[in-house]
Amino acid sequence: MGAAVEILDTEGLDALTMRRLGTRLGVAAMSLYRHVPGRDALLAEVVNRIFAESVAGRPEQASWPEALAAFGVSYRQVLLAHPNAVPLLATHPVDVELGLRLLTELLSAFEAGGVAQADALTAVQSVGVYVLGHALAQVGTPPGADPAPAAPEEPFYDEWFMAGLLAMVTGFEQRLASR
Amino acid sequence: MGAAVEILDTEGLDALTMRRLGTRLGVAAMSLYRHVPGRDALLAEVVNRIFAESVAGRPEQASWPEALAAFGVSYRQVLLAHPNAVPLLATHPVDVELGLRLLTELLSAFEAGGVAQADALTAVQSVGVYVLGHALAQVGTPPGADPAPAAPEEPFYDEWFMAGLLAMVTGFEQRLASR
DNA sequence: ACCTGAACACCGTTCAAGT
DNA sequence: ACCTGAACACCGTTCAAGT
Repeated sequence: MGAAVEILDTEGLDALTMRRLGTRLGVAAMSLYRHVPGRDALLAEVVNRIFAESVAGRPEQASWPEALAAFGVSYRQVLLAHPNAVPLLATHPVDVELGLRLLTELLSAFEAGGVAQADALTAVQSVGVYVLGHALAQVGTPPGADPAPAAPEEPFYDEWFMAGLLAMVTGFEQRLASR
Repeated sequence: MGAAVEILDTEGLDALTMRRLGTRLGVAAMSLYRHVPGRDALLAEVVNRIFAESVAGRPEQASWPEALAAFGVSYRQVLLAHPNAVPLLATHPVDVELGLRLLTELLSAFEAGGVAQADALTAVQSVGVYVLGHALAQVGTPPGADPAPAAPEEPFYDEWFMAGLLAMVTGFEQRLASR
């Protein structure tokens, strides 16, 4: 399954095809159907695998607003490390069970701060969809345009990202503090 | 071009194909290439057309935080009215010129409130990507699942959406008020 | 049991040919 | 000038056949 992520990162989403993955693994394309029900299931696995990177080994000693912002930042880092995967994350939702399991630590920071679990989930999910939406805006080029990434815009996106993230975290902090 | 939106809304994104659009218009698929350079250009036009609905005829007499929240709400309404278009909006960025033109009125509300244009753009774009990300989460089902929309979850998404939106607007309000 | 070639029903797009 | 049929190079997936 790592081979799928490799093709995605190096050759793009369109190249991640059953036939191509098959030849990469030295096997006929149809043999893949023994291990996975179809292409969409394969893409779903890729999505889950990449999302899992977002929460791998983060230090978790902070107030919930700090932890929430840190989650946003590290989630974004993973997305920008796999630009070709961003449209995939947008299209194939992360498995709910897996997501909750991975975010346990983060949610416990809210609990320690006396925030109700429903409110905590709302805040975390809001940051999650903001991060994904922002990554789409940064990475997304009309499919077919030449792949010159043009890094000069990077600081613009970085500043924009932090402004929106901090606005959202500040807003939740204020609203959840008033009980 | 309205025919493309029609197919998208009623039959889904996968059905919006050159050949199918051609037969819908009573013409050979290849004749479409006289009017549009290719499929991606067609999808880009669909995206712009749908995004334009988001700002059609909104009343614009309010403080910028109110106007910003109103934009988020109406943008979301349009996305939910075209669920099959949401993945498209995520993948094909709205034309920048068009977007700025459509948002002129909203941006002027910030100007009237004494907010610098760069800060205004950041706030508007942040809300925009949040709305899109949220719509993706609500509409997105693993492609291939049965299309039973299951409306019972709707209030959950509505509440989540408003909580995140208001947090963000509140956050910007607070940060931009301190000059 | 596991793998696979050929086949089916599609795609977007090109291009030479028709009116 | 405008349209189009056939063709090219692909897809995901099925299925009967091979070992």
